[in-house]
Amino acid sequence: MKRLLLLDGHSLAYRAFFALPAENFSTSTGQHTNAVYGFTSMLINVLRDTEPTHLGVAFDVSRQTFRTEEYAEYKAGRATTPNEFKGQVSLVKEVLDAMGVAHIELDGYEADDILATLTTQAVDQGFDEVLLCSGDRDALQLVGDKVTVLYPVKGVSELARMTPAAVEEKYGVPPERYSDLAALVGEKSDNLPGVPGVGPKTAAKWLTTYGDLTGLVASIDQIKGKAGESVRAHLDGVLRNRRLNQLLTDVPLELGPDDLVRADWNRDEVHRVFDGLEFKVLRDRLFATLGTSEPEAEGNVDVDGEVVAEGGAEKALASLTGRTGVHVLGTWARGTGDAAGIGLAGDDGRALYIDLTALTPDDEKPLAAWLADESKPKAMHDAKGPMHALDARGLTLRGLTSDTAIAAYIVRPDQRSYGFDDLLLRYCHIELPQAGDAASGQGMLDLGGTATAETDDVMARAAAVAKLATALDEAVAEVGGTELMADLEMPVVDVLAGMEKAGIAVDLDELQSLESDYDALVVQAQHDAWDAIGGEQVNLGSPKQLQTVLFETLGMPKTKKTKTGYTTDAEALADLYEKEPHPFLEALLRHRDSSKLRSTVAGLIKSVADDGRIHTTYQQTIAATGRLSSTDPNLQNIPIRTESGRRIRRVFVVGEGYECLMSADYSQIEMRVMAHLSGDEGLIHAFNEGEDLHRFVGSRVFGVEPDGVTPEMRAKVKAMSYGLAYGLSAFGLSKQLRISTAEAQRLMDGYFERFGGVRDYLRHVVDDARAVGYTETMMGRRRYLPDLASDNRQRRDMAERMALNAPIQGSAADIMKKAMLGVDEALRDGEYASRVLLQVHDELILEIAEGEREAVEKLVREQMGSAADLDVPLDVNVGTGASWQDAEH
DNA sequence: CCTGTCACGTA
DNA sequence: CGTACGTGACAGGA
Repeated sequence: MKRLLLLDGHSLAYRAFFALPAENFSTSTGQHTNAVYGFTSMLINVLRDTEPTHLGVAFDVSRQTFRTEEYAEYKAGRATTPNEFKGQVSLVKEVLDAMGVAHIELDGYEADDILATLTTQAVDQGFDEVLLCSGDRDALQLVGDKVTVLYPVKGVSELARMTPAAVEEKYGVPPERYSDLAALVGEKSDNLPGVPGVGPKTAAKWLTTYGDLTGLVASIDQIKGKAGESVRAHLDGVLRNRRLNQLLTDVPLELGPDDLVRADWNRDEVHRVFDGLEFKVLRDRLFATLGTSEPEAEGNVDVDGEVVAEGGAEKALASLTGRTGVHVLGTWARGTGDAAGIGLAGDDGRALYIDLTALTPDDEKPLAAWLADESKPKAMHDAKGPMHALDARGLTLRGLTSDTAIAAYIVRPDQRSYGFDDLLLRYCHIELPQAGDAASGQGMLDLGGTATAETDDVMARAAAVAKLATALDEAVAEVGGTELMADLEMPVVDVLAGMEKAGIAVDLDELQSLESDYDALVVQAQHDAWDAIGGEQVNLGSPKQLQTVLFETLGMPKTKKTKTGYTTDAEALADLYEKEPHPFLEALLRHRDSSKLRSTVAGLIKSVADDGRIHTTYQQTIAATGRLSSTDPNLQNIPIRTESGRRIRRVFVVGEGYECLMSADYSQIEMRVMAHLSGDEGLIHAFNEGEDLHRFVGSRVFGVEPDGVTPEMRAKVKAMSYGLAYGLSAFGLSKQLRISTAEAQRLMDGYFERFGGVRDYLRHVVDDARAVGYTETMMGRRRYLPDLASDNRQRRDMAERMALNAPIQGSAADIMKKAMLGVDEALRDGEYASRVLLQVHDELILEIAEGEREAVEKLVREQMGSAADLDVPLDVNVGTGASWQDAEH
């Protein structure tokens, strides 16, 4: 039995480089190893799964090949190889040398040509099987009875087995026609454009009809329709693509397939190389795969699982040691859920599974007590949802010292997604056993056999979350986030869970009547718009159709360009209306307004729960600055600016059994943060005197008495003050205020002259961020901004604006979170029935119980006002009323 | 059905 | 050529 495994080293390492974040894979000396790690991990897996007798890895040498000679644009436009990747290829080769794996490269040829040549030779020489592992789809043309391509589908852990049947199923053509298909469709990454308007489906249909590309060319005049015209116009390109995507099978190699027989590997060399790369777990996995009799002690991830029998909970819980990893089996959404089981794992690898659907009182009592015991430290991943599920079973969870999603967010707040399996691989270099396969090998969590069962999976996850939490504790400490985590983010989880569970009451009848009101306005506006253009029934919601009407039918002047044409946004339409007050524009703007409000209302109606309340979900790990976000529905963007929009706020009402809603919002919190951080004496003075900020700033900038500041002056200054916190330029200010750039520049100069502290602060904050690589909020929340060093000006400018804004927006977010904790705690301490329902960045909405209004107002003012110690006061406005709208005054 | 784009609501 | 979000509609590819 001869089985040859061939890998495209460059493409696989490159994939690994992007699949694994560089910052989590580097040695103590700073050498990045993510590409080496990912490639080696992939190699070990594929060796384990395929057990080849012969093995080789091909590399590209340079970009100069016969393909670039024929077509200079071949692979042009590719981003330059990142510096962090360069150098890792030679490390990959060191790994291969240590493992005794041959690697092959030849100037002027791509790795895939080498693979193609070896594959052809191996088949000719009677090999039983050839396996090609490549991230380049061109390799699919080689697939045959004895040749299978292993194509990485996502990340570094999953390979698709592309047999002839699989190729045909995916692309609709057999492997020998794949290159014809690719020539028609094009290959973006190689800069080979295909036929416009022709996708894989059309191409496959043609190739089936005409046999192959040659047949297609012979009958090319018979192809009907637009696609036919298109392919005739682009035939030269197609034929060129076909010449270029043909892999060479006659590369003059020094080694043949038989020379690739697996050689002995050098244990000492593996130790030396892997030591240098600081690969511990991977080394264990390698030794396990290569069949060593020497399993190394480190990286032991055995889990000893036990499904707790009836009546055994108390004793089992008592046996848990250290911080317990918790994983809940169940479902959750919109402030509620359902939990079926719970996995608990101590730090000694002992894990328990407790079925929650059939708990006897004898088990439930100790479990509930243990879960609620603050002194039993616990770790979970994304705990808020599971907490709802437990809550639905009457179980309260306390003592959470780590939520691994939040920990990862503190370490890198820009990621937006913190999947458990990814974090586990990144921070612990551990993989969970997948359903269906028993765990095996080092670096895999191993429950000793029945890894397919759901209970085992839950226990494995509980054990994994405990390990992950420990690894992340360290990572959090490295970014100085330990306190932020313990004192702010973790306690906030509880508060948010409470808010989500409570929800906010709405007047459903009123919502429905609003919907029909807005619907009538939409219909009327649509009618007026259609009338205004002679009855043509254009879809007013389609930017594309609007462009036709505005710029062709009506011949209006072109607006600002977008990627796909010209903008039809409200600002541009208003501009057009000034130049040309066409009734269509007026009706269109009305239609926009009304349909937006209608869909907002429709969304709210859909999300009213059975209890007559809307339960939003707060996301704590999304906004890179530290803010919360709200989804399903988003209650942080309910209209307020227009009267018709404010009607929507009237449907958010006080619930039964409560007296009123209370709104408490910070006044100008970001400006106050800026005053504090900059230490600017003028701004600090203004806030301390309790003056109208914009009037005060206006009087200084324009050199008049505060009473002499006109509304126009005040509006300009207000726009500028807020703009500064976002990195506004004179150009941007001029556009917003509809003044000349020169006048905008004079305004800004005047501002900075009077408020030099602000200017100095804004300058320093960017410089400092560039020097250390991150910005920091008042409570130590970091945001890393590598693009500050980018040589791309657009990216660098963007990063600079983020650096300007992140400490201001982020500090305000910190303060609000602190205030929420204070308010929540004070409400509990005072045993009030009133509760916090919503947070809208600088505003809290509370539901006030009968007779508690005055006391709660006092407590809210105290807690919000003292959430941070600034050089300026934190002013809080409080209002109450029967609806959100009424409370805001 | 999924994905990208546009548009627009909030702080 | 002003930050941070989420949602809905359309359009184009399947």
